[in-house]
Amino acid sequence: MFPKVLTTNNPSFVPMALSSSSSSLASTLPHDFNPQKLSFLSTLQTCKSIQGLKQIHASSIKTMPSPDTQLTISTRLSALCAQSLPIDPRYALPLLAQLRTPNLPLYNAIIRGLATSNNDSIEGLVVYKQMLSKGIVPDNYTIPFVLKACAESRAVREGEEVHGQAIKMGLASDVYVSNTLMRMYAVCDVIRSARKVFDSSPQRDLVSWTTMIQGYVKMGFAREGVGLFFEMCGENLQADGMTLVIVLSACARLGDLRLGRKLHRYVIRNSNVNLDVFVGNALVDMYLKCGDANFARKVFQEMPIKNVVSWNSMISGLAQKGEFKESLYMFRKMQRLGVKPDDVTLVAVLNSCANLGVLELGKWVHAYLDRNQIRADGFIGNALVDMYAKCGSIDQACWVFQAMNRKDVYSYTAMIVGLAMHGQGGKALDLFSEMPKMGIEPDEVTFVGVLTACSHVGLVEEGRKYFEDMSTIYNLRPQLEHYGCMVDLLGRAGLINEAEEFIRNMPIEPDAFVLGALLGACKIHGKVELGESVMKKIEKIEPRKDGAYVLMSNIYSSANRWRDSLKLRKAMKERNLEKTPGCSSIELDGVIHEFQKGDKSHPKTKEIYKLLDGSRAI
DNA sequence: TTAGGGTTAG
Repeated sequence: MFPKVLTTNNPSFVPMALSSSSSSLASTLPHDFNPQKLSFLSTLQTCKSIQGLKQIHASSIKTMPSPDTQLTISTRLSALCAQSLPIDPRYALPLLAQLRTPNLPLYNAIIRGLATSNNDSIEGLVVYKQMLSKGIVPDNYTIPFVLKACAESRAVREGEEVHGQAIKMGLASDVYVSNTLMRMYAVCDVIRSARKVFDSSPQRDLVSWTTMIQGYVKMGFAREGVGLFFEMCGENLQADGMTLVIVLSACARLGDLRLGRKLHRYVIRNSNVNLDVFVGNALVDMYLKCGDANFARKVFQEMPIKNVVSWNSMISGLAQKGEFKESLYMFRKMQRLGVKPDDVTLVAVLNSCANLGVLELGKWVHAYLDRNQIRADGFIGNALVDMYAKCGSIDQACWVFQAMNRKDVYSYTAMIVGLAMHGQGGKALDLFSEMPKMGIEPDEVTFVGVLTACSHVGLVEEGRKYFEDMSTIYNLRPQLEHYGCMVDLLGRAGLINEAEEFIRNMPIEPDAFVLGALLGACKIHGKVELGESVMKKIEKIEPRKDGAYVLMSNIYSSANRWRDSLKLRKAMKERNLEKTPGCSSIELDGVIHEFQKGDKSHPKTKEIYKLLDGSRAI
């Protein structure tokens, strides 16, 4: 049942001190230390540091090899180890092998040390198993440590076994045990079991409620988490900052501003909640996700202490709201104040750069990564690929993508969509065919890229097949975007009737984008009457869709129906439907300047022209 | 010697 990763006689666990020469350690021994004297044991008793004891231990192995003396030393050492938590299991484990009598505190200390280590948590279970095999009975300290090890290593089956043992030993009613049980189940995504433990706990404290609430929120049941919070309030239990951070994050997920304001009032009124940097960050994040960027700014400005997460919440929150310029402005401010950005900051900044087309700042982030020896991998690598692709540097995007060690579905998708947008459909499809070999499953967005690639290259049959494969092979339900891509694919290829038929057979109502794709096909192939009927449908669904009016007016003018074209433009004006102007932005001296098509009003226009060498129109 | 916290891409 328990994985055999570690054994106490594993040579890798021989303590450093034991393999070192005793002469090099002699200088740090107590000055009156003489292992040959009878006072040796009393020296040992008065030695308070593990380091000193380790040295005595190492020295005594050579000078006093008597088993009894060794045992005395080991016992004393183990007691000290158990007192200084967490301990290095690599040193403490061999001691266990030397002890004649079982030592529960030392086992507890070792299991805790392993459970809290990043890579060795599963070994905590192995040591626990060894402990049981030696007939040592765990106590109310052991079980939480073992359960923590289970949670960290996602070992739910082992956790269930420990649960059973805790019940048998009468430890399951201990509030620490039940709380760690809940956490173990919640971390392992077994929310029902967590709830069962919660419901059956004879004693529930704030940690019990908070753990259960967090379990719900992490599993995506934010509403249930919030519900439990109010249930807790109903039992007259006062929440603290930790609880509020979790409930605020649930509220952010729900995007419920009313609830968010209610929670903010709770924070202000409740003396139990300390408005520290954690609660402040959670409030900023909540306000942004609930759509009140101004209040988020206010909370942010009033925070007496901010950390990098506070800045990240603002920068990424604004970017998620589509306020990319504001997001970059925040980043500039953060830099001016000398706050060091982290991965999260840079991902958000790259995202804003990608959406604004600000290549220069994007390049700066890339150079920053190089300067700080941060590998462009994972989240950062994906954001960099996306930024380069969206800013028109598809070759740079490919270069970053190729250099990445850890590629996932997001990396492939960013690259496929980028290539498709740049008219390199063939390369995009080649990359898609590479995904199964790399063991990476495509998702819905990958297929948007794949279908766009087919559409741009005119691969009708391939496009049809990929569309079919979505549901038959990959178990993905096509969304409106995919239907839009298919209509575009068929329409561009001149298969207008089939495109119409395709729309008629859609299992979901077509939106303005799907119909817009058909309208685009009418423009390419000069289908005026069909265009008119499609336009009528679009007007019904989205009466203010300016792009469709412009397209229809162009269909008229292409067919030399100038009067109709002008009539439509006039109707647009009457309805106050101005065509959304083309827009570009440029960074100059660290400031993002946005220009609309034909706009020469910006005071920096002349400078920009000079910068662009007059070769590109703004 | 024991349990619960925020920000991350198409």
